[in-house]
Amino acid sequence: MTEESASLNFIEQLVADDLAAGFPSEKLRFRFPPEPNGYLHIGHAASICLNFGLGEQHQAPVNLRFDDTNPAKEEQEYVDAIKRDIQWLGFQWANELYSSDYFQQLYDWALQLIKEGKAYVDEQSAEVMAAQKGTPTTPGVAGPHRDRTVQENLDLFERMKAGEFEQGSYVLRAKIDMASPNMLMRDPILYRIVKKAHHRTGTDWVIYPMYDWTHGESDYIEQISHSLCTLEFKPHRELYDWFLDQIIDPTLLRPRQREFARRNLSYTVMSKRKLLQLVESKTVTGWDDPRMPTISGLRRRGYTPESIRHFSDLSGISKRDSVTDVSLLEYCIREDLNKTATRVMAVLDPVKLVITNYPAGKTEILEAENNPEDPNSGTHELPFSGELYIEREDFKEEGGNKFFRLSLGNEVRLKSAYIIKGESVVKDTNGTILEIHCTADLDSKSGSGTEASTRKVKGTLHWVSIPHAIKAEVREYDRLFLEEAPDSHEDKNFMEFVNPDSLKVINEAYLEPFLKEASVGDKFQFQRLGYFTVDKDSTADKLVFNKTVGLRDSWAKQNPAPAPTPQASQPKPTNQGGGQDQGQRSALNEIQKIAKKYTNLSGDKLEAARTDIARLAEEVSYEELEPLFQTAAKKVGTRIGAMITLGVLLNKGQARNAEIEAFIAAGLADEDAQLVEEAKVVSSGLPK
RNA sequence: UGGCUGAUGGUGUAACUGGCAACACGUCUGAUUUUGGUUCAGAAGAGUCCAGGUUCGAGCCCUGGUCGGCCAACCA
Repeated sequence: MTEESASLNFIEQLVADDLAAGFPSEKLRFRFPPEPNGYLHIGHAASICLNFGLGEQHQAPVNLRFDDTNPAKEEQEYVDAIKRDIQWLGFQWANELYSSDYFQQLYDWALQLIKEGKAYVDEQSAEVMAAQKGTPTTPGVAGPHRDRTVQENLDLFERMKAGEFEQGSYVLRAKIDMASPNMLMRDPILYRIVKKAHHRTGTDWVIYPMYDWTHGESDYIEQISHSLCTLEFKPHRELYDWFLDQIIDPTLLRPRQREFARRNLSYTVMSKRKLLQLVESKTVTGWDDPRMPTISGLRRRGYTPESIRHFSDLSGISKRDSVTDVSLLEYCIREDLNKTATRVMAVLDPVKLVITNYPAGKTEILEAENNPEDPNSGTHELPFSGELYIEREDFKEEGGNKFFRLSLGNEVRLKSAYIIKGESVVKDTNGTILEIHCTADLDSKSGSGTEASTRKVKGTLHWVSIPHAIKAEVREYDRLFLEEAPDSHEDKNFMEFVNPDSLKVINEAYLEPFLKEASVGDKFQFQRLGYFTVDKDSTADKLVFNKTVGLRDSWAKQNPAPAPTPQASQPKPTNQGGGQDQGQRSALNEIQKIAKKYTNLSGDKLEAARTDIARLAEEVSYEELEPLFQTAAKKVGTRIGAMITLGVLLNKGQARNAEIEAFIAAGLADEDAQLVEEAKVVSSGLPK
């Protein structure tokens, strides 16, 4: 994406600043460092687009480095999936690297640390060490092995490496500062013993380096100029720098870590641990289930790389926690597919339509536009007959004048075909409609050029010719969670919010025969319904389609479905995940907020504001209010709010005192008419 | 009783060294339309968490608060 964005995000700005300060652009180098313990998700896309985007902007190399220091969790399958996803997004890495490539170097540096008295072997239990570490508010204390001799440390570490000790029995720790306010500096672990084969180094090693010891040094080895990571690593920066200080050659480039906020999406979860739980609990069918926010899931759902990159672009990069609304993602895929997807017709919930004046047994081939947005997209053949399926919800016996579809006595256009008029219905004993009978204006054929063919009718319906239709399975998806931020509730597990109806399977949908040759990944717009893509579960004799996203539907908005899905959520009760909402703001705080703009209001809004303040004032105590009496004279709104609140308190029996009298007096003497009025009300002691 | 960090319409981001708070999504009108899609025209919605200060002028600077996030894995 080479959008010459008017303003750079703060990371891009930082790189630009470095360049401006004299950093040589040929030394710019970035990296994307996933741990191969799960699939990439839409949150990772932010980091991928950031790093690779920076690489593209500055013609700088971007390495793909697998952070594979924990054989207990990492697997080759994930390595393969990650590479596939990055390439699919359209990025090319300069080098495919692995932290495990650096195990020997890391080991050598560890030896150096030991010799310099900066690392020691500890064999206490994890619990004991944790206890010695203290808490964020209390300093830690030294363990009994902290001052072992270099010789002893060397010997023990050597034996750890040789496999003499059991898994978990010994660790190597850096000797930094057990009293540091930063917990990470309290003698962090460098190496632990893990007796499990590594996906690349096999059984060569039984000691594995920890993240902190590995990451910065790997950046240094690769001469990464800007090491970008998410906010939760901010406290690690001090350690990152400490480790670098121990081994750095000042003639080489020193990597710098910078942090940005991770991206959350509404109505889903975004941590590999939680996604793994969805997979393992069989809540979804796998990492690439179309309901998953993984890159693989989105791809299978029908998203395009362009749409995801555009989404990343629009979402931006910042330093605050946020939850991006899925509607932005949906906008991005609609925008892309609108321009590129071939238009076809499919009926998902069929009802039979018979055209009584169309010759029995006759068939004709019509011409259907492939994409009205693209004049060069051409047309395809579309068979028509006297017996069709239309969507059940496209017919009502009595439509009313806001119903632009088929009803008795009314005309609609059959897309790319004829104008028809509803005549009668055939029902079963339960009243269910079995057939709709109608007549066609046989002169109105689409594109025929006749006067009748250009007549305007109020609606257009999609349809499929029964004798020509092919059957297919269609899978419709809804959001996976019912809550906007499912993992932000302290008292509830995110699994409690799983949407039980996130998948709806239509076993027999009817499609126009043009679709017969569609292959996996092909994308179509089923006219008036949405965008659909061919799923990999399709077989030679049965197509399976995934619904990517529906078309925008202003009709549905006016007609709330009988069982509404949690679509466009109106009220937002809580929003802890975003860190946006200020939680339960105090009543006084609320008053201040309203009062601040009080003088800008008039009419109904002014009345409403006054009422709100008076209502909120019921919950305010005098002790809370008094400080507001000091409000600067020019902040009239706040003083009016305080005055109204004071009036409520006085009516509730608050005794007058010197401060109150002074505040009222000041109000009466003010030049703002509204304030004077409120002050008069209060001073008279009568409620307004 | 700690350290780090953040706060701008419903949502996500902008606002170069202080200078009329902008863009996108979403929402609502209207027009066009053989998709209740697209496109086009327009509207509503924040005075920038609160208070004090500096300044001719503060979302940006200073002080003090409030509220949120992260930090005590032999995970990354």
